[in-house]
Amino acid sequence: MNSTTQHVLKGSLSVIILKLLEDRERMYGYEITQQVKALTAGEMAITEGALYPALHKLEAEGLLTTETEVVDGRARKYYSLTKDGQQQSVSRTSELRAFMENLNTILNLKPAI
Amino acid sequence: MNSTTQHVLKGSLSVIILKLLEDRERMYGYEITQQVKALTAGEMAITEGALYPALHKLEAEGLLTTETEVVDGRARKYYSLTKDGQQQSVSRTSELRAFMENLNTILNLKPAI
DNA sequence: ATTATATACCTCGAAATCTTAGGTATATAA
DNA sequence: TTATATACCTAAGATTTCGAGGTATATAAT
Repeated sequence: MNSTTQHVLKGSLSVIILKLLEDRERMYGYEITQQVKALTAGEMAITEGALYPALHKLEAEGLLTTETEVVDGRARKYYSLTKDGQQQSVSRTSELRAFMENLNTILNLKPAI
Repeated sequence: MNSTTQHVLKGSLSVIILKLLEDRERMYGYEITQQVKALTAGEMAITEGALYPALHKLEAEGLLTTETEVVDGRARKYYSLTKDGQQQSVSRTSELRAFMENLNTILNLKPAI
């Protein structure tokens, strides 16, 4: 275990997935883990034990669809947003943003001393 | 259930508590719930079912100490930071800030279309 | 040849956290 | 006398995440 932020805050993982797919349109699981690492300079890591169940849940909720392809002899399962998924990506992102603003209000408190 | 952000992201509740106590020095549980509502214009609500176990855990970890007083005929349990609690407040706050910056990087992605 | 690393998927048990729903009790306003 | 506000608490259940494991192929290193 290194000093990086190894955990993902509850509720934010699904938003991260939805948002990445809004940006990229089509990604597979392993790619998502690498992309998050790349975007955060290695500071954030999504574990596969969290990612795959989350992907399956989003698919079961009808927010994602999948297409499986074989590339270089290995199977890849590509995920993309459904119509519902696109809407949810927008609304959940703005909810998370609102939450973070409120959290920031608290984190920016200065002791009155 | 209204439209407010009713949930608190995992891992952030303890930081919120520590940070509030850094600001206020001495608070009791009920006061914390009211203060969070006030600071976030009612958008964030900490449920007592989450708060009290979190307070007890922080106390067990040695980050908080308590003093019980009776005010207006009702018992109040005041919490304040220990030395360890002050250090943890600083380090956990900066960790959470770093996490939020990384999260923002992802949320601010613009589709390349 | 073989071992390690990177790629790519997955599941499952344990740990942690939060929600929902209760419980107890006092003071005050309707 | 009933409701609301204050003030503490627990416990069951759901959800989420972590950690550890499993399978398999391609490639680079030894």
